[in-house]
Amino acid sequence: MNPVNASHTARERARAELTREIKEEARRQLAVAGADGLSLRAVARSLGMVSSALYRYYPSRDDLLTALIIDAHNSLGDALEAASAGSAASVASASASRRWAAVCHAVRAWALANPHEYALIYGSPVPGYRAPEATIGPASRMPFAFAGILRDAVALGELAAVPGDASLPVDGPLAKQAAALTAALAAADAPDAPEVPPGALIRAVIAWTQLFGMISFELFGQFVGTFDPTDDLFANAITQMTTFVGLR
Amino acid sequence: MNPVNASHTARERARAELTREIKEEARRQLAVAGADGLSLRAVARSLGMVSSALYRYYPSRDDLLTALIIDAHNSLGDALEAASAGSAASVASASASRRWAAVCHAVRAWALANPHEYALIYGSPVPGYRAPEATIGPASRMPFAFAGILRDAVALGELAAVPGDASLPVDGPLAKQAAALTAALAAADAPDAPEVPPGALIRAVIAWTQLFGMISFELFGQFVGTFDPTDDLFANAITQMTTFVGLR
DNA sequence: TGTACATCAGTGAACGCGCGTTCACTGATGTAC
DNA sequence: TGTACATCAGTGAACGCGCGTTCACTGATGTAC
Repeated sequence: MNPVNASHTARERARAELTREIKEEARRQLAVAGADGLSLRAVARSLGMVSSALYRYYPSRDDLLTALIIDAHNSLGDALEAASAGSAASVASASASRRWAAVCHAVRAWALANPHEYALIYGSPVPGYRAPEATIGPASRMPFAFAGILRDAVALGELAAVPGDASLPVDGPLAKQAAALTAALAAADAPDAPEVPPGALIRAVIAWTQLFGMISFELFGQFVGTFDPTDDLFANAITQMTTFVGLR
Repeated sequence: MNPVNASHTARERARAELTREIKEEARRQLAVAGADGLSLRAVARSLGMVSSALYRYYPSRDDLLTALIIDAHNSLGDALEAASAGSAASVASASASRRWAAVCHAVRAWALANPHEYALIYGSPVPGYRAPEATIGPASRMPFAFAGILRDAVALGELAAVPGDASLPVDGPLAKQAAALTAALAAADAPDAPEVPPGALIRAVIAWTQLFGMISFELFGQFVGTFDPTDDLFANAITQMTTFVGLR
């Protein structure tokens, strides 16, 4: 009834829809040409528009790319948060190790389902493109998904003290970096959460980079002809690395 | 004195030199524009030539790219073989763990010194470019450098039996893949070498993907603002993963 | 409810640019007698 | 050693293509009275 809402329903609704369609078409083109082959003209062509019309929706090619990057981070973030919460809910009070493994599998599943978006955010940087500030928040959702599990594990006593911790000099620069990072995490997220021991945090980073290294090798073709299919290798690696982190 | 040699000294020498200079200039341009921004015209311009002249040296843009890829693989291969042999020579009969760690550090050092070549061979694939057969040999030098250390470790009894091995079903598909891979390695390289146990091979693959995941995160900017500088993190991760593999 | 005006989406032409590749050519270098 | 011929490197113009972005415009949708 409100005329402002009516406007929202007609013109603004069409605008929202086209904005979405442009992104969708752009996403499709990522698959063909890669991130820096993304072309406004090609997107417009596929949509039956003239290229200059896109400037009503995105002020430049790079802004469209930024929108795709933010969407990709959020899509991954959604998937991981669902996996983390889902595994906690389905099994009554799931162990931290179960949640960690579930999130690892969710990263891989998302990457296999969205390989070009994965390459967009975790592949080699697009030359000449500088990610704006607005991507930082969405990009941090992935590491936070892992950090949250780690934090909960500490709170619930599900993080084993691992002998390797002794090998980390308490006052060494690495332990200080790790301590600063846990402090920053706590400040951003849960001020009264228990601190994750530096050694455990570092092992988590190792496990985390292992996961992404393995996914990149799979997607970018380094495993061709060896571990193909790669499902069993992933399952085994995720299990071993979860143990490595010290989760139980 | 031989006129054929004279020809080799004059025209063919100039040709060899220009072939090299073209590659060098192309490598420089990788840094600016990335792999699929590599432009024959830009290379020619920098060399003070006309673009069509490059066709005397490379039949197409993709052939130039292939040459760069092969060079990158060989450059890395050289560095790793030197690290593997060098660490064995410098310390009298260096342990397998020392050699493994040395090669890991060499991969990172090479990647930091040659970030664009690293991105070329381990970053997201160039859309529309299909690597020809000729790259397979040079590309396999890196995995072979790791595999050789593993093989030697088995021969010298420097590979610990790790409890994790028990978690690998002997007749499961993963163990079979691993067995096929060790057999292939042996066939290609050293027919009478002892077989690497499947469990150890898989742990090695995990450590190996961890290393590359970490390097990619460092080069592609995922660590910015956290573990910066990254030297200590690397040293710690390499030590822990060498232990993880079971080398001593 | 009806009309005058403002807003906005989309058009089409144009600017200026860069690209890979082909082709007929000139002139220098090398070869054979 | 000298000359006639063959080989090859590099030139410059051209073909046909695609790109991002700007700009004056038309016509439809929304707003205010």
